[in-house]
Amino acid sequence: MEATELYKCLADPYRLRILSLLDQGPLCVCHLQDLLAVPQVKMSKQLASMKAVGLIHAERSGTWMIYSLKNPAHPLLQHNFEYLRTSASPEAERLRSDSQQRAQLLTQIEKEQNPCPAEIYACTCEAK
Amino acid sequence: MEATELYKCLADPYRLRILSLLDQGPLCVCHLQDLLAVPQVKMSKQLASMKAVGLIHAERSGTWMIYSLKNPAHPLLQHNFEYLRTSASPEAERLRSDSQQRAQLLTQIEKEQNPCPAEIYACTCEAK
DNA sequence: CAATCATATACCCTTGACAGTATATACTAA
DNA sequence: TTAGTATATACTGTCAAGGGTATATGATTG
Repeated sequence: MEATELYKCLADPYRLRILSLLDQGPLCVCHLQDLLAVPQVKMSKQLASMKAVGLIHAERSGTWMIYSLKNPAHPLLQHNFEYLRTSASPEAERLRSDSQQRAQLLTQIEKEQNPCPAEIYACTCEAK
Repeated sequence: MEATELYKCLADPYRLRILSLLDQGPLCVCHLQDLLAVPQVKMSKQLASMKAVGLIHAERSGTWMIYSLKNPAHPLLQHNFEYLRTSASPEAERLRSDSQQRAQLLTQIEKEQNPCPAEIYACTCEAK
């Protein structure tokens, strides 16, 4: 993929946050929805657009879709996250805060043996 | 400036090329026009948009406007150029080719003591 | 002053990105 | 099969980005 396409993805705050989250590990759509607090249709479309340019990858698991960065991740993307993680900008702060929320989510999921914890997030998922 | 704004600038091939050229030194509008082969109005508008977000800086010199990267350059921008300079992508190739053309232009200017060499480029500039 | 040059801006138009609503699809469970 | 759940897509409307043409501005020269 071309650098220009990658920059277009990074140029939207939501896509930047999504990519940053996926850079730390796969997530299903409903978790991304909750972490970023966006409606389902918006999340689905953002993900579709990034999948279309080959930046991310989707895998079905039952009724859930698990999204992850395409492997290997684009080096230019890695380069940018390396910088953003150490940056003091408000945007970088938010990426770090997203990252913390993601960690909390993962421990909750593990604790509850529940792939989609309705109790913690507003999402209406139910245990499989 | 926010990272998002920077990425928006990078997300257009022409702006990317402009920034890459300016990263190597200041240039006047007519030289940029010729190096990228774009009409004057387009170049002027692209430059205005990047000036509006504080990425670049303009300085008048007679009838010419000399554009340069704002000093100090945004570290995120530097990071990206560092990567792009070593990348093998078609876009990176073009940045390198732009860079060579710029070098040729500069030696010509020096040789001819002419700040805007009409002979080499299609531009209608005249010697001051 | 008038003429010319380099550059910027105003205006109009087209295109594409994005949001929201509704509906479709793919899967699971009863 | 029917119902329900997670996700995707179709459709529509709005808005901003970008291109082109014409014109304005600011500086220089004669």
